[in-house]
Amino acid sequence: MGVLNLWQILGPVQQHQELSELKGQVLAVDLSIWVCETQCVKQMQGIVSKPFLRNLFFRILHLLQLGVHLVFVVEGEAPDLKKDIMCKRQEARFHSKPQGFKGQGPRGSGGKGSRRNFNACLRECCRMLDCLGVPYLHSYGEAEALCAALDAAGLVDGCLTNDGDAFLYGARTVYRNFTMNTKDPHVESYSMSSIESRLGLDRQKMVAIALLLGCDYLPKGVPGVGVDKATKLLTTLQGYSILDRFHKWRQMSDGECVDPIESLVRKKALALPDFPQIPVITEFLTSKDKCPSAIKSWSRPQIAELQKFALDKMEWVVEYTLEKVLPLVTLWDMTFICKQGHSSDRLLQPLRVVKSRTRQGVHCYEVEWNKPESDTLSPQAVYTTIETQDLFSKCYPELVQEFEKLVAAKVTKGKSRKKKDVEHDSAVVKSSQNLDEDLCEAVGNLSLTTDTRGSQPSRGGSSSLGRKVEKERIQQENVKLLTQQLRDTEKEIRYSTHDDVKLNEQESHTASMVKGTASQQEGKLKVTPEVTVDRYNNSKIKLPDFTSDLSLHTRRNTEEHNRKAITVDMCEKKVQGTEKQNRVPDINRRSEVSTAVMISKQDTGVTEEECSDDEEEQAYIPLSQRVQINLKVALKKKHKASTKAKNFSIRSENLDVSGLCTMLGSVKGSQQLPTKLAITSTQPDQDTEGMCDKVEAHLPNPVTSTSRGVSKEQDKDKMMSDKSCTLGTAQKSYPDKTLLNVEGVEREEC
DNA sequence: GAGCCTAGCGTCCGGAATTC
DNA sequence: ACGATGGAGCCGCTAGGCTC
DNA sequence: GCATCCCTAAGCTCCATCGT
DNA sequence: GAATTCCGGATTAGGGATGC
Repeated sequence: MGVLNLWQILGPVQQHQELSELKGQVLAVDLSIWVCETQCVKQMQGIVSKPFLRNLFFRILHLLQLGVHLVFVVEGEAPDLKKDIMCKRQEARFHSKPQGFKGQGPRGSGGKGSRRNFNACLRECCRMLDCLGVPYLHSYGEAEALCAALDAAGLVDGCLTNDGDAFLYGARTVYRNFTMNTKDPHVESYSMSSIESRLGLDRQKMVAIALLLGCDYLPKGVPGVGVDKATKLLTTLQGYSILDRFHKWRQMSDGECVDPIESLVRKKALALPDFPQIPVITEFLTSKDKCPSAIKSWSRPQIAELQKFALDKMEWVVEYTLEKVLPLVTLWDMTFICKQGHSSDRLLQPLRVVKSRTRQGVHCYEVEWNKPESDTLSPQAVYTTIETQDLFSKCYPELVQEFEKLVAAKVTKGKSRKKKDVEHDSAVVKSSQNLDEDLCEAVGNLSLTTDTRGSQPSRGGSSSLGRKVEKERIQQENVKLLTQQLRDTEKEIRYSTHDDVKLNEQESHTASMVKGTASQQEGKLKVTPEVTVDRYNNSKIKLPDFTSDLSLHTRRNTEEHNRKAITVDMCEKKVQGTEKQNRVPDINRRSEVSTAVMISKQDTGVTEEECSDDEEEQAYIPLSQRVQINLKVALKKKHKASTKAKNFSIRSENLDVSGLCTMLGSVKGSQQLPTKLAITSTQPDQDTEGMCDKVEAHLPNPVTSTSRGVSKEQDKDKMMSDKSCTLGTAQKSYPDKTLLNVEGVEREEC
């Protein structure tokens, strides 16, 4: 229970702290609190034989894996002052326990019977701690008193207890309401320094609060004095030694009170014959525990012992126990290697890295370990665990190297096959190399460009402000430059299209339209590195008959690569806890790596040449995500008189220049010019208005395109002008209007 | 309270809400 | 023989219901 | 056979199959 | 006020059903 309403008073200084933030800290844990907490869970009562052991095990497992060092404190004999309240508490603790519960004492007996059972629970916990190698101490009296003493002595960084008494016993930091809830694993933390600075309360004042409001030793406190009166009194008596003042109250006259509130509380307090209760004050301010000179460190978990214990007490099969404890053992072993700088025979020996994995954004390895000969219980031939790459690489660099080599060999194998093709292809010539260079340049540009959506600059300290501003300036200039280049390119393509290609009326109807030229979003930076091959006659890329007079414009949006790097970056920062303002980016939101391809008609005398792959390795940008570019080509088919749209899908693994050429090559059989050519990508068009105008100028029908970022009202207006919505959307909103096809093909009236 | 098991999702974008 | 394609299996994460 | 409408999915990787 | 997260809506392609 602790001090009545103390947590309410301390509420303003409460801090919500994720468990991961406790990494590296040494915490003194009040074991009794955890045991009591679990015993009260109704769902387990009568079903689970030793719920406290189960939860204790998982809590320890979790905290140790987070890198939190633990020392448990087991309570000893309760102070005489507390006997009464303890009887009541024990009664409440075991009151609702149904029959059949193994740890149940004589119901309603209170006192010794329940206490004995509780102590038995604590002893079982200690056995488990022994198996896990986690240190523990026995306190003389209250566990929180020893926790506080350890904290005060600087042997631990905080006390993990729900009991506010810890502060009265001298604790500097208290963590309470520990939860491993998957959605929000956290503790609430309170530090004495913020209590002193923000609330003006010190240890003595908190003892005073205990006397006034009530605590374990004085359940009722001073009748008629609540939180309000108590805090007002403390404010009034700011500057006085509050406990001394309480002592003086009996000798003082009412007129000596500094304030009516003091007078009121004094009257009520003096109604109690023993106020201020000296034994209570002494209990809080005088430590009976003797602190050790140092805290024992975590020892290596004993697998076999734990397996036996878990089987005996919790009925866990040995395989299950092993599976649970193994990560702890490997963690201990690797920590040992890091500390000592060498391995040892008694540690587990890793066999190999199976694969790399990602767990909660942390890069890991799946590792196979040699099963020690001593393990005669587990049926499996090897142990398998998931280890963080960071730690494992430090301890076993040679195995990591071996693994990386294997991975690299796999990649090379794939590449070499590609390279072989290139060598085989005698038509690899200059323009392809030009393209390679362009691609390389584009890749190089990535470091200077950014997508603010995925990587909004952090609010770093003032030292990074200048760099940040400068970086933004460069980014903005990049945007301007690249946008201008893009526009110029677009202009060039468009003009060449209409100048050089003779189309009949039908063909004009279905002339090329290109979507997906987004490059800038108002108010936000969005830079897309681009590679252009704008003169086919300089290129050696093979295009099929109908595309023989096309120029090729390729842009790659590799923001995904940037974003991944940023995500890792941010995660690291978060772990370090240096950038509290920086939240981890939404790692679930995966951006699409997209490639926009623009093809326009251009007058060239093209000879047929084989399309080539990129010789330079860098020119081949493997894209890890599937992207579909749909090349819709309506062409007069060889065997069919009618026109038909044909979709070509390119998957990311093939998404290089070669792949594109092959794709185009797949319609090589066609002898006819296409009547319609439209290439779309998933890249949204942010500047559709201008494009629509340009295309529309050459088409009899208005062209629709997609526009984002407009309000519904604006959208309606746009719909009315058939310019900025998709057909489907517009149809839904205006079923009675005549609408035109998105791609310039006339549609029936709806 | 915490873990286990199973099933299901996996596009992007913009604006509102939240947090700092 | 090689590349494109489709599909099965897997991965990482989340949520909900159930179990320990 | 083709156009239209409506509904749904939207991850990656490896491998077998098929077509060229 | 800026950064970040969340959620609803939009987009696109593709497949199936339906009708002409």
